[in-house]
Amino acid sequence: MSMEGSDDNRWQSYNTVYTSAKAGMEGVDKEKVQRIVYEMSKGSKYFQNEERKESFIKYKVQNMRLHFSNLTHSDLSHYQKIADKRILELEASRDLSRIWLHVDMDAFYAAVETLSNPMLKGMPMAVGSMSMISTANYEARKFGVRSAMPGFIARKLCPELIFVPVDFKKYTHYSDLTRKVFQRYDPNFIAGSLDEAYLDITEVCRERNVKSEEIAQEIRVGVLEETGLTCSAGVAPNRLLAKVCSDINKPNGQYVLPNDRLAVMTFISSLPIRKIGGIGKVTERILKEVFGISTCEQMLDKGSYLSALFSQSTADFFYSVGLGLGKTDSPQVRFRKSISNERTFSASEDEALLHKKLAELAEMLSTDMQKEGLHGRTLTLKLKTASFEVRNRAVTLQNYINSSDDILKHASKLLKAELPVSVRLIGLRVSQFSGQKCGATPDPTQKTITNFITSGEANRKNSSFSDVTDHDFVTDTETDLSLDGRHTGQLDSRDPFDGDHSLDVNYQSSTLRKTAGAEKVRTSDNADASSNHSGCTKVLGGSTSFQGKFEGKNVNNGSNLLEDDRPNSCQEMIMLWLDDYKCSLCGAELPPSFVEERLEHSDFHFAELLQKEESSIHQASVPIQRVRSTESIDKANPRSKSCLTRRASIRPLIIFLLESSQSLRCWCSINSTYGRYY
DNA sequence: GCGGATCAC
DNA sequence: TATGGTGATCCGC
Repeated sequence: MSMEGSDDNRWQSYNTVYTSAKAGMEGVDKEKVQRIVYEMSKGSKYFQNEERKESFIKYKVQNMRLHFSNLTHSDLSHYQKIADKRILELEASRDLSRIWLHVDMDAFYAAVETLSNPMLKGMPMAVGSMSMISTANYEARKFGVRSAMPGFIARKLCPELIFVPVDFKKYTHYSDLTRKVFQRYDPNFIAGSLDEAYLDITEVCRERNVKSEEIAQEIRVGVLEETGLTCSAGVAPNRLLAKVCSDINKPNGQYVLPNDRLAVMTFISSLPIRKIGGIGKVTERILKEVFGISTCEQMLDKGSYLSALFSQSTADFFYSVGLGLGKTDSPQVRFRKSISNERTFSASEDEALLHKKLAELAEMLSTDMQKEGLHGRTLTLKLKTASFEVRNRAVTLQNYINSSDDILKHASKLLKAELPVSVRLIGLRVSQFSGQKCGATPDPTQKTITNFITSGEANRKNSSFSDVTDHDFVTDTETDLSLDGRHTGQLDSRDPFDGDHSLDVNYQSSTLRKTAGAEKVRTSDNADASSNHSGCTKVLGGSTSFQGKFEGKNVNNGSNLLEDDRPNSCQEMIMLWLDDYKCSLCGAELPPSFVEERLEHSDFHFAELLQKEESSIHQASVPIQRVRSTESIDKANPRSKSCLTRRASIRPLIIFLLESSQSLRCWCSINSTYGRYY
């Protein structure tokens, strides 16, 4: 398995989102698209950042694989029981009493533009700019052009491509027209973005005694008559499935999934997980590469592994996907939780210029807030550096603010602390609004059976309400407050099928930390690497010897490890980064710049070794035990001044591993804790 | 409360 | 030449 391809096939590993399946792109030569995207991108700052992110995802996958393969039979039977129980409970919550319809306009922006300029009909066209495309029509999609793709690449794919600038006023107008139609069928319909909506058509079907299929047809005809635009519809027992269904016969088509359990299970069984809202590029990769999961059905097959490696809420989400469950309630109220604006410009480190940009943003934000009468007390500054790294810096104030002066005053402080820095984007966000009491009691009538059944500890959250109705949130931006999935606010977050279930693995500590401190660490690491011409970089000096494991003998006597201050065991660990890139022990790939991640990786092997030693010494099984906190363990073992000077908190981990079980989950939770301590 | 990451459109 | 903007959520600090 070669780690790096030659220049000829490097493009294969440049994973962009542009090649994932989308309606109208079935006949596209994906390979050609990917090659061109790679050629146009390679060497750029953006590309380098993508590579950095890619390496990190690779690392995460490798790390999870390690955890995966370390699960013992006893672990697995334990987690299998948990999984079985949860799946049964979720199955019991299945609600087949509602009929949901999801409407999705076909290539909305592009269709509207064609409506106002019929000359465009039949020609490949994209709405957007050379920097970014919002929507492409179906003629353009044949060339591989699609939304979120920069225009200059799209033009390479399709030299004839016509560009039309975005015009949100126009789209909002047409969106309003469609919503008048939706209103007739469900006055409480849920408006997603400008071009999407969910309708509960249960009552209409019942009152008029017609099939959902006919209602869907009627709505689509109504939209066409009202706007001249086509749309697609999906009908299913819940919103999650309805959304999937609206994509099936796109464009200008519809698909009905009956309210029947067997039909749902059959439908879901072969469905690729990427079709599910909330499972994006990264989650798809992890599930595929770590667990071999690519269809929804496999979520249930691998239940024990999912329980072992993910948080309960995330595992629940995965199970619900496997069961074809989704939300069926109609939330009546929503409220905004934050308001923001951000602008991209040519990268600069000119302090005066940056301050000017900041002042403009503060002015705009203040205007927006005053329009809605909002006052907030948390201000977040967002920076994207010239190398595309994103930083957020926040401050929470005593008072609620919304004047541009107040915003600018505090934003300036946040910015000053980051200087000097070359940035290409500045953003400002205000949250924690006044008049929105956190912890308000939710409306009990909103509590669905699912909520009731699953409102266990892990799902309990504060809910807050405002008296803003759905439609008050329609703005003239591209994305309204979406009600789809994660965007439903806290009301829905009590539902386990909701929320952002992306990658909240238990050891999420392995995150990129690009703080000033980390930069310094990296600098010194680079210095080390440059002084080492062998092509290998040794890591984790100042840790316990790791050599024994690979020579088939124990390094330490596990039983006296606790008592031993081990002043002499601080030998350099024999772990190499082959070609300064690949772990010599497990093959995990991690570039030199990932200083902290490398250290953490080394620690993992270290702990793994201890674990193995321990299990060979103490064969007896020990009950699984949760660690309360590193602090409590520290207190329990005040004397252990180990030589692990790099981070003091690895000690509790070792103690824990020696004292208790080989429970992977416990190890994960500690790993995520100590990983942050430096 | 803060910061990073992920996701959707 | 050149890779967006807005909003939300989760998790572990």
